[in-house]
Amino acid sequence: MNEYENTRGVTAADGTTKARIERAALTLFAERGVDAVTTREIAAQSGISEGAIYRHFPSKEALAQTLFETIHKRLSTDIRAAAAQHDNIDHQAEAVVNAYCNIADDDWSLFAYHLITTHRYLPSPGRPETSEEDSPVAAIESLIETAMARGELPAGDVALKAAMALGAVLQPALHKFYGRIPETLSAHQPALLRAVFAILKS
Amino acid sequence: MNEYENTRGVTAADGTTKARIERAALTLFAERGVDAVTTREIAAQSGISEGAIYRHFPSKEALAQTLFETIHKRLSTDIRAAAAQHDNIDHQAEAVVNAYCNIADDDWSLFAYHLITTHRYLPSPGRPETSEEDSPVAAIESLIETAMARGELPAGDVALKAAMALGAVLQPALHKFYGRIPETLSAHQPALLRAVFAILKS
DNA sequence: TATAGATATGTGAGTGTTTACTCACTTTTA
DNA sequence: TAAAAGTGAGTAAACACTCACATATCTATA
Repeated sequence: MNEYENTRGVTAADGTTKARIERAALTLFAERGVDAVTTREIAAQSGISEGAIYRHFPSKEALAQTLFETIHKRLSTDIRAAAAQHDNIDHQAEAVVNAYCNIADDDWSLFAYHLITTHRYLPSPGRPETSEEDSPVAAIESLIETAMARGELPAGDVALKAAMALGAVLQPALHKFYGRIPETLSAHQPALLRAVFAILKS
Repeated sequence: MNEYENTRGVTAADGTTKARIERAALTLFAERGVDAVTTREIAAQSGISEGAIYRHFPSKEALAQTLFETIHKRLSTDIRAAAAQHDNIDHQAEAVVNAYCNIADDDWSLFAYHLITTHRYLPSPGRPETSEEDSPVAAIESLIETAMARGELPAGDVALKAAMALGAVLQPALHKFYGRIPETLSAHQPALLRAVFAILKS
């Protein structure tokens, strides 16, 4: 569809029918939202029949949920991995911002889907799949908290500071989705990083 | 539903059937999303019959769209009005952050609905209703642009800076929606304002 | 290695349910 | 007394999901 699309699978390996279903669903969901996309369209886009979807997923909703959990966990994992390579908040913040930019650039559909559907799948208490520990926000909060403990950041409301810093990155991404910002996210990495630093230290 | 709810109408005046339909729809849409809410539920919640909805709105979709345009314009108007009372970016930023906090606290459903449905109704090219001029983002961008021209802010990408500043406010609001932040938005006004200043000057 | 069954995967017309919207009728307001 | 507002059972269309059948891919045994 656009220059950011790649052909990799999402939960499954490359080339398999399951992977093609996931990729087709992801692309369509990211463009138009889960509810506006029919199972027929997903089948058509992935070049398989409608029934085949149900050999791999119990329902359209389960497919949408699986996709969300995949990107949610990937973001969380990438953030933790990026941060783990450094021991001070400045380098950690840089690594995390880079991780977000990289995922967004590498697979825009995946990232856009996360951006657009978080409010649908995140506030679901009692579902163990998407646990607090796997959440990108929890990862960021934990970085900020320990940085405060080390005295690298002024004391303050950790949850709020995490939200503000995250917003400074995700809102530009959303504006890219709306067509207000044309370039890749990475193109703005320096400005994003400056903003995140400024928030953390404010 | 919660302590932030008020009983005012949205586009119509208080008490009328139209206003009650709008308020019921808004509350339900904000909680569960437009697609998950049925016209039967809207009717039940507003205490009128299903058919009555169609005396006031041509379709459920038009109702949802009207609600979006209402809050979108209200935000835009409030922002412009707040900023117009000041002539430097510091006071303007403070007034705008206050405007956001006030709307969120005064009518959380309205604000949450905007937060949750922007990606559905904003990227619709060719619809004259929601013009660029009525957009909150355009208002903020114009403030930043003139502040840069006055030399109050360092030169930079206006659209990006607007997005980052907006994100520092809206992401905390989203996290409030997710239940991660319990207090009102206003309770965090000082921290939000500090973050916005820091971003603008970064 | 060839053959036979077994299992997994794919097909697409068909089905049942959900739900936005209509309409003939009643009640209220101007 | 005409128009506007309200009612709720009924309708038609959309769509997620099923199922009987087809085909491809394993697994085992002689």
